[in-house]
Amino acid sequence: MLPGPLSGPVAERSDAARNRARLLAAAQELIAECGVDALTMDGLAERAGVGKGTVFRRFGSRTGLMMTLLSESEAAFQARFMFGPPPLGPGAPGLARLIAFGEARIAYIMEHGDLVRASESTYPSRYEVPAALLWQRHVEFLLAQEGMDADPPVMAMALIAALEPERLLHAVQVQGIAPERLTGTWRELVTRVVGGP
Amino acid sequence: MLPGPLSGPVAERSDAARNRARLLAAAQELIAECGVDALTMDGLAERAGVGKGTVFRRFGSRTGLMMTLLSESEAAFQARFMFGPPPLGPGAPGLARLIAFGEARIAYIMEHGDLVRASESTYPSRYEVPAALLWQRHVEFLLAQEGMDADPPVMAMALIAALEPERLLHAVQVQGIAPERLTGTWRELVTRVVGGP
DNA sequence: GGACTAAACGGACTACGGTCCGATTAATAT
DNA sequence: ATATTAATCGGACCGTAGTCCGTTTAGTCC
Repeated sequence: MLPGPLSGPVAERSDAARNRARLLAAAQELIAECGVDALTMDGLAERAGVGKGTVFRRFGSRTGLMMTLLSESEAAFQARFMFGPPPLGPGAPGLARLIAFGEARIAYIMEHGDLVRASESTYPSRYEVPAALLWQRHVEFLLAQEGMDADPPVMAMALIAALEPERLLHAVQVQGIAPERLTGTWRELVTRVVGGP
Repeated sequence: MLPGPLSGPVAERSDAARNRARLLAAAQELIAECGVDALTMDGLAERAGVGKGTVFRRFGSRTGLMMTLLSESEAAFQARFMFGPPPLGPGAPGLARLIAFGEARIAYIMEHGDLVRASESTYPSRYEVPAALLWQRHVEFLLAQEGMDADPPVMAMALIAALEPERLLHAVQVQGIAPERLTGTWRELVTRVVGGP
């Protein structure tokens, strides 16, 4: 017994752990050198000195790799709006939390840039990843708390659409729009939606 | 002179016109038989009896092919909100036109389904295709007309995000949300945004 | 009709994400 | 130490979008 830290249903084999570490390190190096978009799965396997099959067993897909690279930041973000201090976390009014949620999300997207974009899965699973479902429920809950009368699920979907990484990054990186304008518009948007007639 | 209808800078060679017609017919057949997602460029070339290079010279990319298949419908949609009768076309108040625009767009997406999804180009050109720029300017104009005080460009972007085909089709096809709920939420959204504080 | 030219043709080729399966090896039991 | 087993490994393989370039051909001019 006790083959190591008794985490999860079964322990990870030592070679698997070694290769996972190698792959993550190689991925971060490649991204630092050439950017996220230039990272290919073949190139990663070669750089890490493992076979291509190993890369895909570990991460499932290119998207899965990117999600893994972001998983700690993503978990921290989730923790902040679920359990952290107000106004992002519980304790503040719904509107304030909605505003803070959008601001935090925009900051997160700007901070991680192309990596967030590359971590978006392709249709149709894009809207079914746990993180997306969590945001949906969170915004829906805050809308209901603010007395949103009509169709909170669909309204939450519409609001979250305004926070799509691809669109926001295009606005900032290509159109040259300052991130403050994005947060300002988000504040305006949710304020009018919850405070409207 | 007069090698045919003097349209455009230079006439199209007869074999080119013949192959384009063959390709479009074959594409529609394949889509009718197996669905949009099952259409491959190799399969299309074979079905049409032309080389693969010809397919790509004609349409540039798979996305370009899909856009071509939609071009007539798309042009009709644009004509309706730019020159057609109110409330979609000019003559109605800005808010009424905004509501009508979203309703028409949602109906268009539902009508053409997966074809719209497949006609979306990949980042970053997705937000730079002429149609997308036109919608952006249109919504921006209507917002300004309604006296939107703060940052119409970014607010227009946020509203248009709520009309993304991929998201709406997922809501309807996968989540089973009725299209009427989408149009109702759009109406609610834009009404509150332009009528807000 | 024949020569000329620019455009169109077509299929071999590349790049990349993702799959498969026989070979390998780490952990465990004896 | 050895046998056993189940997970892991690795690279050949596949499908598809997109590119390249030598060959063909439609249209034009004499």
